Amino acid sequence: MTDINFSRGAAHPDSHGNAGTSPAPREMRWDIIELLFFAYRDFVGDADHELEAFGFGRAHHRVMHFVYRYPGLKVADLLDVLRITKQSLGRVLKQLLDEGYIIQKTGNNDRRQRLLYATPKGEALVAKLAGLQTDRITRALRDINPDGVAAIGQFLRAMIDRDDPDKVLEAIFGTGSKKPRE
Amino acid sequence: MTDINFSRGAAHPDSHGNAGTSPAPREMRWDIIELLFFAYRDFVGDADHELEAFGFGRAHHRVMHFVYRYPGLKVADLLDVLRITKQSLGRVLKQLLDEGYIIQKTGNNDRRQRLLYATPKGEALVAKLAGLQTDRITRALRDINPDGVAAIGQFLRAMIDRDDPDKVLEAIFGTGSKKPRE
DNA sequence: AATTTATGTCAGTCATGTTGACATATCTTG
DNA sequence: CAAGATATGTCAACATGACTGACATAAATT
Repeated sequence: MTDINFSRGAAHPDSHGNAGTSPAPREMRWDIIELLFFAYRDFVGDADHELEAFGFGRAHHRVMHFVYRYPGLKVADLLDVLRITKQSLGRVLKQLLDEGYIIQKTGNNDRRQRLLYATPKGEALVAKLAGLQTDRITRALRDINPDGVAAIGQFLRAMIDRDDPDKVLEAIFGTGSKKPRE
Repeated sequence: MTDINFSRGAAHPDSHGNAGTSPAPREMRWDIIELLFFAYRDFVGDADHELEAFGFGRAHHRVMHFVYRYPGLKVADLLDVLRITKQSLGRVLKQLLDEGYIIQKTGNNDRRQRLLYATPKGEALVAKLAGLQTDRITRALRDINPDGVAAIGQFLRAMIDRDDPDKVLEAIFGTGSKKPRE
């Protein structure tokens, strides 16, 4: 067994040798910063593992997820949500179309648009991955009372940038530009 | 302005056409799943933006962060925490050493070990990035009472895998196998 | 002395992001 | 209607940060 070079209390002391010109000691939320790192790592890890079996990566998951959740999403909307370039999106989207996880329909009003929909095959994949993540979330919320759960939702919402919200965010909050009213 | 193809209520209805043989409709935590996605995206986005100025990426940030926070971390520990290969770590670590953000010291007991420490330059970088993230967290927690904040911590902790915890996780929780004591 | 461990490094590959340029179909506007 | 703007797709080149596999060195352990 390797020796333990830092024990329970060995994290870097916050107030250092702050002698003289330093720009004032800040109170950092190291706890939340690190918890978010580990929590998110394990949260997406659930899906990552399963995706390997399909020969897909995280990028495919994100596309499938939002297409399933917001049927009729346009390519442009997806680009806003994922914040990647159309070339990046194009690659994974093409695979998902070719392999029958997503279908495109031409827009009714605007025939240039390609509206995206999950096929049953795609829905099954999203459901499987969301099931794993839901299991983890349900487990994590098990011993937390309704007020606590509400606080968690409020916190996560407040962590999100509200300037220039994309269509999905507008759906999650209640149609942009208004101030968040919790 | 492009037309809105899904409005506030247009998210995929959970109970589909569940006629017959489907494997039972699950209650999915779409809310938390999506909030985690957006919250984490914007949370790391703060640092990403700043890192560009240094010519560094997220990988550098993660290394710097944990080296600063847990001084004397061994290379092997870092590999456990980040869950990447030593080849991947080697690349970014080499840059951080070459550019004077991190220094190595030979282990006292075991002279094969390279114990890692942040230099003042490294500490400044970590502090800058943690400051941005702390700002966001503080803002998000502003209107949440102490019980709510406790619930958020409990939730994030419970989201993390506790089997095979690395040394940093042992420090965050209270040395493996025991239950977390808030 | 032999083996294991901790670390470093070379070489090649893959996934996913980026820019820039350009093509096509379709809608909008003067 | 002709001209321009918009939505999408695609080609090519490149960067980052993962990966595997192989191998080298120094130091500890057996």
